[in-house]
Amino acid sequence: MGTMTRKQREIEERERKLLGVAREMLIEHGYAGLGMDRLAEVTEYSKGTVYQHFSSKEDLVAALLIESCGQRLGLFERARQFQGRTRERMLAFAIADNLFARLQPHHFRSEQVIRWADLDARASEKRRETLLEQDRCIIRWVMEIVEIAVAGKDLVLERGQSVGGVVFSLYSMVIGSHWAMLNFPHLLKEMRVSEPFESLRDNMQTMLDGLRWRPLRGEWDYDQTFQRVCQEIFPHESRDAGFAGG
Amino acid sequence: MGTMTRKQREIEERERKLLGVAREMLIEHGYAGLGMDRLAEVTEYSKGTVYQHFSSKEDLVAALLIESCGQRLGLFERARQFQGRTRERMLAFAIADNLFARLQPHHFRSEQVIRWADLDARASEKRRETLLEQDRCIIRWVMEIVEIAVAGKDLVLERGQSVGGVVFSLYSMVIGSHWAMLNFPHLLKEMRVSEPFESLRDNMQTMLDGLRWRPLRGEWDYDQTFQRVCQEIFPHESRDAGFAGG
DNA sequence: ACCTGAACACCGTTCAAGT
DNA sequence: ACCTGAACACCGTTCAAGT
Repeated sequence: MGTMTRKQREIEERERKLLGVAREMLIEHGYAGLGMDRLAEVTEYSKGTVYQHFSSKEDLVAALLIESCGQRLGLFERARQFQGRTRERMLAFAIADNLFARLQPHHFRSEQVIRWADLDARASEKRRETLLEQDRCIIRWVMEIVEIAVAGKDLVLERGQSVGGVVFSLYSMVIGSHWAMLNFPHLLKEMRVSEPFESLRDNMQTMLDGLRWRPLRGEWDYDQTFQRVCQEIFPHESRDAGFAGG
Repeated sequence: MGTMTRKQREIEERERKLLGVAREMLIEHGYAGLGMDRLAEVTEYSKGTVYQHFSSKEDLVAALLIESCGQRLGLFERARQFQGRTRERMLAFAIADNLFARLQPHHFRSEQVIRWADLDARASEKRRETLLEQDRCIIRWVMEIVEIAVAGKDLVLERGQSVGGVVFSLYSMVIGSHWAMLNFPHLLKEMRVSEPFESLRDNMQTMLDGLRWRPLRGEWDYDQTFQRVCQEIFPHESRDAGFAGG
C-alpha cells in the first residue's frame, strides 16, 4: 500500500515500537510486570497515546498473540507445501508446531493469560475476530490432510471415529504437552522426561500408529522424512532451534 | 483429633465458610470477580481476619485448588482398588479423571489462574508444597501401573520409549483435552467434536493400541470394563455425572 | 485533530487502634 | 490475644486542558 500517508506510517511505526517493548516486558517480568504506565514511560509516549492503539491491557496482549500466531500460521503455510505421503505431511505440521514452540517460548504463557482473562469482554472486536480466524485456519489445514488421508485410504476410520476426532486427539496432545512443559516442569522431572519435544513427536507417531494411519512406523523411515522437512521446508529455523537432525 | 480446642474448631469452621463462599464467587464471577473485599463483606468477617487465613489472594486460590485436587486424589485412590488387567486398571484412572472433570468443571479454570499467577512467589510455602505433593502422588500411581504392565509383559517398550514417556503422552492428552474444552469451544465446533469426554476416552484407547498395550481393543470388551468400573468403584459419581453407561 | 498527564477508580494489602 | 476497618499502594483507565 504505497498510498499510505506519512501520518499513517508514523502510527504504524509507533505500534510496532509499542508491541516490541510490551513483548519484552511480558517475557521479562510476566503479565503483572507489563504495565500500561511503564509501557508509556519506556516508549516515551503518553498513556493516552497507548490507549489510542489498544483499548485495554487485554487488547494489547491480544495484539501480541496475533503477532506470534501469525508467525505460527506462516510456518504452517510452508509446511503445507511439503510433498509426500499424507502421514508425512501431517508430520510436517507437527514439526512446524514444534519449531514455533521453540522459537516463541513465551507465546504459550501469553496465550494462557489471554485465554484466561475476560478476553471476550475486554479485547477489541477486531482483534478477537482475527485470533479466532487464525485458530480456525490451522484446524482447517490439519483437517484437510486427515480428509485426504481418508479419501486415499491411508487412514480408515473405525465406527465412532471421525476426522474431527482425530484432529482433536493430536491437537490436545500438542496443547497438553506445551502446557505441561510450561507449568509442570516438576512433573516432567517426576516422569523422567528430559526431552519433552522429542517425546511429543514420538507420542504423536504412536498415536498415528494406533489409528493405523499408513504407512506405519515399521513400514517407513520417518527419521528421513523428518530430515527432509527440516532441510526442504525449514532449513533456517531448524538450525536456529537446534534440531540436531535425528 | 478430639484434642482440638473450641477455638481451633471455630477457626476451622471459619476457614470452611471462607473457602465455600470464595469458591462460589470464583465459579460465578471468575478470578477478577473474586475480591478479598467482597469475601470479607459477604462472610461478615473483617479483611484482617481473611488475611489471617490466607496470606494473599493467590494463597486463597491455592487453598481452593488443594481442596479440589484432594477430591481428585480420592477418586484416583478408589480407582486404584479396581482389579483387572493392567490396561483395564489404567482405564479406571481415566474414568476417575473424567468424573472429576465433570464433577468439578470449575477446577481447571482455577488451576489455570493459579499456575499462571506468580504462585511460586505469592502462595504460602505450605500450600505450594501440598499442591506439588498431590500432583506427584497421581503421577506415581499412574507410573506404577505402567511399570506393572511392563513387568508383566502386557506392554513392551520399544527402543527410545520409557515408562515416563508413556505417562507423559496420556497426561498431555488429558490436560490438553480439558484445556481445549475450557478455552476453545469454538475449535471443538470447528472439529465437529460434540462429545469431547467420549472422544477423549476413545483417543486414549487409540493411544494404548498404538503402544500395543495388551489386550488390544480388538481383543477385549472395554465397554464392559467401563461398566464394571462405573458400577464397582463409582456407582454414585457415575450416576451424578450422567454416564449413560455406554 | 491529536496528544498529554493529572486525576479517578478499583482492589489487594497493611497496621494502628480498639476490645 | 484477637479482631477491625480506615488508610495506603498500585495500576488500569479516562478526560479536561493544552498545542
